[in-house]
Amino acid sequence: MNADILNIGQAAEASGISAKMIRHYESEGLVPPASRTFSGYRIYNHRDVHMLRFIKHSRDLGFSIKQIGDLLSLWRDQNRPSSKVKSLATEHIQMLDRKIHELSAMKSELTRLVSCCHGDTRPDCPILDNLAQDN
Amino acid sequence: MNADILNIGQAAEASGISAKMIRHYESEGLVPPASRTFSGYRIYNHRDVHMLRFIKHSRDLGFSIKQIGDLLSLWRDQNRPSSKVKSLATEHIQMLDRKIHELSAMKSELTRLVSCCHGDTRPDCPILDNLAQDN
DNA sequence: CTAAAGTTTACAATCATTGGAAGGTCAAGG
DNA sequence: CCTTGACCTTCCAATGATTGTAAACTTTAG
Repeated sequence: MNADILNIGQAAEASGISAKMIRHYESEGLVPPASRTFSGYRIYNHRDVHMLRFIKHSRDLGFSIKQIGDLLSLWRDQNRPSSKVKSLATEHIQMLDRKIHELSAMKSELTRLVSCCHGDTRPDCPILDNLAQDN
Repeated sequence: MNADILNIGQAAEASGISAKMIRHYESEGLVPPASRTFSGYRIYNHRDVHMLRFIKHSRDLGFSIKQIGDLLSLWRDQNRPSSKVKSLATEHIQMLDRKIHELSAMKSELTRLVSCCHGDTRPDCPILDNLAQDN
């Protein structure tokens, strides 16, 4: 009926965030407490869903809950300096970069080891030898 | 004195794994229960430390505790086929690869957004606009 | 009226690691 | 002998994001 009055399941569907997580974000204070029906069901409107989608998109970019809290504040603040948003995002890029480099280092060492291993029925294995190495 | 009888702090120092984690690994069954002094202190020998270093090196390559359990079993099994080690490692490489691609996708989208943002005192911000976008 | 599906809360599990508290032990030095 | 500090012991809790479960209630459709 009224497309602007949703329960938590519909809000979850519309935002891409599970009902479970919507409740969790509320309990953590990331989103304000939803209003309730007489019987206690949470209800959401178009604006709420819009905020949830903002959160979803931010999560998809790897921002932490705390960072998303900051992003939401900036989003709401009509007088924000865009420099604050930019520096927050830049910091996050650096964190992503650190992680990418960590994982890439693991991958390349492991790839090297794997390429040395025959991978047959015999027990000799350069991978295990390397792991067991005292270096 | 006897360099082959270490308490947990010395074993931690020698292996690079914190005392806290050594106890944790023992309680999880990753490493067998350490023998104890009369007063209850855990004691470790050269072989134990060697195993701990194996674990440390495996963790540094990003293997999960469960995977390390499997690697330890293979390490101990003199009749292992090296193919088992290789496939375990290969699976892990694929997982690393997935994560790297995920993070890289985040990074490149975010980098694009950041490059669009003036980052000055004005509130206009393509980063927030994108996050708030309904797409 | 009833059954199914959705909602509520609260608590637990995941994964690896760290922190803290409360108490026991060991070595060095006065 | 006694104290001090540095170690060790166990147990419980927190981190971060998410999922699962259980018991009880509400809504919806037949």
